Amino acid sequence: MSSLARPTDNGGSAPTLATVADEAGVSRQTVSNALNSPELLRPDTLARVQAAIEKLGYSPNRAARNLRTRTSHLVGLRVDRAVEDSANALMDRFVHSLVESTKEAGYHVLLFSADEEEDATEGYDELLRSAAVDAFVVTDTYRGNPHAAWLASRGVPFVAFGRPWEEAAARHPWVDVDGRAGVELAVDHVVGRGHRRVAWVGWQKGSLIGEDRRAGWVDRMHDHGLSTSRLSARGDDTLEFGARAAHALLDVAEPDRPTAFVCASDTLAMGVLRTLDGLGLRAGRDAAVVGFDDSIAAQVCTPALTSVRQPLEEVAVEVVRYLGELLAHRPIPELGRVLTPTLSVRATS
Amino acid sequence: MSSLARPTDNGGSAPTLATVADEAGVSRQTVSNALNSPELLRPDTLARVQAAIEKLGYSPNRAARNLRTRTSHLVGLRVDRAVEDSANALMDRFVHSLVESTKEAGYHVLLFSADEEEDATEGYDELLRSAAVDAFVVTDTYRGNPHAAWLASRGVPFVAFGRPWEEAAARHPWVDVDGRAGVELAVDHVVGRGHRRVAWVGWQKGSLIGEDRRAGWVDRMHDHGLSTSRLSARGDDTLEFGARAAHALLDVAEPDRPTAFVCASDTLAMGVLRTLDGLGLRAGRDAAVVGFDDSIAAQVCTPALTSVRQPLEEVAVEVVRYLGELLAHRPIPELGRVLTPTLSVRATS
DNA sequence: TGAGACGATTTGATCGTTCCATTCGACGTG
DNA sequence: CACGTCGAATGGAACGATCAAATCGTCTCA
Repeated sequence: MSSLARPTDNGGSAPTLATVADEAGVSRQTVSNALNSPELLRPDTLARVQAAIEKLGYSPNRAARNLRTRTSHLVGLRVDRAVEDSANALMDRFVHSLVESTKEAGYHVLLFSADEEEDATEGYDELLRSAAVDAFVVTDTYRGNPHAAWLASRGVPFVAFGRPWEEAAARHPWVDVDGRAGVELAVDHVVGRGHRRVAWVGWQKGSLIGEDRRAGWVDRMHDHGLSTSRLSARGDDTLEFGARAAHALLDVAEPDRPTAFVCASDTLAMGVLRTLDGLGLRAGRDAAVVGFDDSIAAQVCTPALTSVRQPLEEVAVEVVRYLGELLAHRPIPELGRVLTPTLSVRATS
Repeated sequence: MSSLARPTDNGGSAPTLATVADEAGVSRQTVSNALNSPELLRPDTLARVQAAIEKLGYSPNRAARNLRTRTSHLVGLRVDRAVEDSANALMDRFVHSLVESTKEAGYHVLLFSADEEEDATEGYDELLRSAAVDAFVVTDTYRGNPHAAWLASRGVPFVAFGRPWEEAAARHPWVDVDGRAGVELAVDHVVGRGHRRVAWVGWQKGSLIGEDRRAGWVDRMHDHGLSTSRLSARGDDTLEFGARAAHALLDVAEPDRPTAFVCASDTLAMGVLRTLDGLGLRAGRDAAVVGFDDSIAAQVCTPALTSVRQPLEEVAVEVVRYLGELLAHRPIPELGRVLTPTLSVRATS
């Protein structure tokens, strides 16, 4: 008996294919097949190999597998500088769902960040060239999405949360929520409660997503035969602007003064609530307010804010579904999918 | 001239060490050294290699490097089932900071999740055995942290956000925020504003972190020569309990009725605010309220909530610092680090 | 009975990098 | 001039998995 260690005996460190093969009395490849193509093995062999795997607590080494198969089973997600606003909290819900969904598909989520807001390709390029991730999920499509174009031009697999507003002919898959329909829900809701003067508090014209949401307000108001004149305010997505806008909107004579506010975001709605409070008005009684995002703040503030809720869990599922198609090089019939939001009715309306 | 492709010519796919070596007229190993130990090269050679790297847009293949060096440069972070409360929003801020900090250290964050809340080792085991991550960051040390013990027993490198309350003799590094000091800040603040009857709204006795925070209230009240009798309420970390607790606390005769509420979380504070509102009382004028976490909701609600703010950015930095020491197998002098929170004073106090 | 087909398993090569040992050339020294 | 030293660069092997092709035994059928 030789006292020399056999090549499959690696003394204490993690078991490898060879270790398992030795234990089960088969070759490396057979163990590999047991994991990746079990239908190729004879039932009894398969059972023996699985027993050995179980016994040794074996898991295939990711690095080795990645190297050989040229995949990492990782999906990159860029999280930008933390701005403490409701949009961020929204991302949190989405990230959770994304992690769950990718898990089902056998993937993991890799987070990365960018120093400079300037360079759109920051981070993406490096991860891509080093083959650290198989694909990306792009979320910040709010500001015209410069990443999408760049990624697309390089043939990088990615799925966007958000429509390619800029270019209609984009060839990448995307998932989005119908913001317009959400606002329509909100308008219908407050009109249903008897409001005739329904104001809009939204973002500047530059934002296409903001224009989309606003269009829901305009259209629905007209559908109901209501005027939108002197009822629209646009500005930054801040609490301060929301407050200022409400002030300005309320500063008109009685018959034309708005009695309801539909907002492009919860942040803006919170600003409206603050102004109402300052004027001694009670949201939900003296005026209706509806936000957008259904953030935690909307749920816990007093009075609780009615808000449009995006189906982020569904969005994540759809995103991962697209990723699966993309990475399996399957043809994708429809490049985009629009999901419908719901309305969480609370005390402010 | 042979028309056969040279082994370093891989026709269109990503450049490798060999490609770069060919371009620069040196060997593979020299290119590798140019990246990992540039001081070994002669300046002119180094420059030539770097030029070739730049020209070809080369980045070392992660999988190959990971395989050879037995590291992944990934840090695992488990995100549990998304519960929509303030604690989650807190995590969001932390995750952002963590991503930034790990980036500086040359690492990335890998997110994973667990199906079952039951099995503490869910997910950790698999990632560990497959060598997918080098270390973990454990955050949910609120509920007695079962992961820490398991990870420690297996010799897995990890850093905890949260003290090892259960076992004082834990041998893993951790970073925590001094909740007790935070509550003391809050008590000092409201007492400084003239409040004598300061109530505590916190969690059940089971929570050690809750007891710690409560101790800050008890001690400080006594330091100020104030009584704590009939001023304490304990229950779940929900808005509903906060509201019920406030009701009960306010339901006593005038001289003993509390005029200020210090809470173990923003969620509870939001409950208190709701009750005050329901009773026609104005937070900040008729009663002071202080929360804990400085969540987004605290900042945007009306009236805005005074809250204890955890220095999560610093926590992340410290966590990563510990990770660095751990992964470099350097001895760690002090196993734990406690950071001091600050108080964000707003309208409710 | 021998050729061919087929199922099950094995063997050798490979992915791209880093570790290890060696080689090469230049230089100072006895 | 031979020798050892030292800095700089090179070539072979290895990490642990999968791919591709070869092998072995069994079965079918002319």
